[in-house]
Amino acid sequence: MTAIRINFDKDLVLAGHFLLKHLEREERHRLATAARLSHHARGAMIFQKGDPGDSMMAVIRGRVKICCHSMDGKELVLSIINKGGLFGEIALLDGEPRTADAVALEETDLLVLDRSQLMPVLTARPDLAFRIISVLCQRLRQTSEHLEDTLFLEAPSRFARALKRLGDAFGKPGPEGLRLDIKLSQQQLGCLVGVSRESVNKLLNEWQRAGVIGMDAGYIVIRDTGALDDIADSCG
Amino acid sequence: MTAIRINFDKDLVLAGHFLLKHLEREERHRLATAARLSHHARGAMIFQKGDPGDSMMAVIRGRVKICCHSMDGKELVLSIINKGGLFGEIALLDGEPRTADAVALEETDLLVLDRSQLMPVLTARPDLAFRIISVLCQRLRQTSEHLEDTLFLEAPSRFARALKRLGDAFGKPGPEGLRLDIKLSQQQLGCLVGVSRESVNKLLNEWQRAGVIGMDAGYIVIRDTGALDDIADSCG
DNA sequence: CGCCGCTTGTGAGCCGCGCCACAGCGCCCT
DNA sequence: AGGGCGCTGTGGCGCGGCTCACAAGCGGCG
Repeated sequence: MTAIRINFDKDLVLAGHFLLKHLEREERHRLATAARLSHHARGAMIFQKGDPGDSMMAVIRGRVKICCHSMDGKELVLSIINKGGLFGEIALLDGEPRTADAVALEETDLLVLDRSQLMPVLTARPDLAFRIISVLCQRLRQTSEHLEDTLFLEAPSRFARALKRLGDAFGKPGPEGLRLDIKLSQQQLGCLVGVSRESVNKLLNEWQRAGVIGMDAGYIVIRDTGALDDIADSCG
Repeated sequence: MTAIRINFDKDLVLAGHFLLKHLEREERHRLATAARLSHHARGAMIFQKGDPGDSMMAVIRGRVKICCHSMDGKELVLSIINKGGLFGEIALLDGEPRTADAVALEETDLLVLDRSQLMPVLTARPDLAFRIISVLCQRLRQTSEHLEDTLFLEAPSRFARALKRLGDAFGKPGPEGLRLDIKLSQQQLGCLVGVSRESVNKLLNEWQRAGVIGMDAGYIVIRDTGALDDIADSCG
């Protein structure tokens, strides 16, 4: 009973995913039955840098942060994966160890696809390979941009850009601006940009006083997109 | 006459390239005849960030730097491509504009493969697609690592790591250590790491006095690999 | 030959921002 | 209620490294 129910769900989930929606019903079903579900509590570690990795995950509920740590304990958040998003492809594709940690930010359900299941489909269907290639290209562009920002810009611009990115990914239009529908501590925000918690705090308050952003029940609201753009582009 | 000669060369070049050496003789020949050669003088710009890009290049002579510039004129060198190396794949694969500049560091010959030529081969040969995927994965790992280094480490460690990477890519074993067979100004070295020219100068001289590195006719020689490792890993 | 542009070498000053210290505050657990 | 813990809000100190300024070597070229 539950098995059938779960399989049904898995089919649906795969069909809704941009990577797999173009597969034949047949192939997708085979993947769906082979894929396993896994659940993770808020804060749980899904995998860790250095682990052997031969699977990738699609988020069906919750959110996952991809991060890594320096030798002296600092954290860098590389990206935050929303429901519908995909992560862990790299280790799956090249068979090397994972390059970063994955941590559930909330109560999270994942669909796990193993290398051994995916590879045959991948060779049989060149269009799927292209899709994967374009995902990788996008990641690469994203990471390069992150690197450029880090080297070229100062803290305020970097942080403003991060807010804009968060707006794109998590923004819900609200009465007073774009509301970021995700709860992140100032600490986490800092890790996303490579800036200390204290600096985040100061910038946040400064911008709030200036009316660029606002707070609504603990969520950030972007009020003045133009001003934020100005800060982001103020080459300093 | 020359046409035949050149075609012969192109066949050879493609056969020597890891990406293409596994293709059928037939297919490779088709690519070889379709590919065009292009020559660039030292310092010439091959393509520029923002250009529409529907080709990728293999270096058959010389060296190419991939770099980008900040709004206030600073430069970041993302990587240096040796003879035998490949660049420009990303724009070719996803059809988006180029994300960085490519500049010939020396007198350089390139083999240019157009999207329209490569794509049919790519769909026909899944193993080629896999090869490309693994190139992309490698680039991604490399860029992430660069980002981590930038955010987590201070100038000396970062620079030491850059020297090690240069050693891997351009090192020739010599009588007194690993000689970096490439001529880069301190300015360029700085751009490779995201550090000012002056800082590079000071570190270089300091390490030279300490016997960690040496100079030989303007080329850097790594004398004490262990010491360099220590600096690279000294978490500060 | 002399000039110019590019590179190297070095010191002084300055500034952004990380780190520390501490205070107030909500929340959960006992 | 009480106590502990994680988050926020702020001020001050210190330091790494960027900027600036300048001197000196070194081809290349008219």
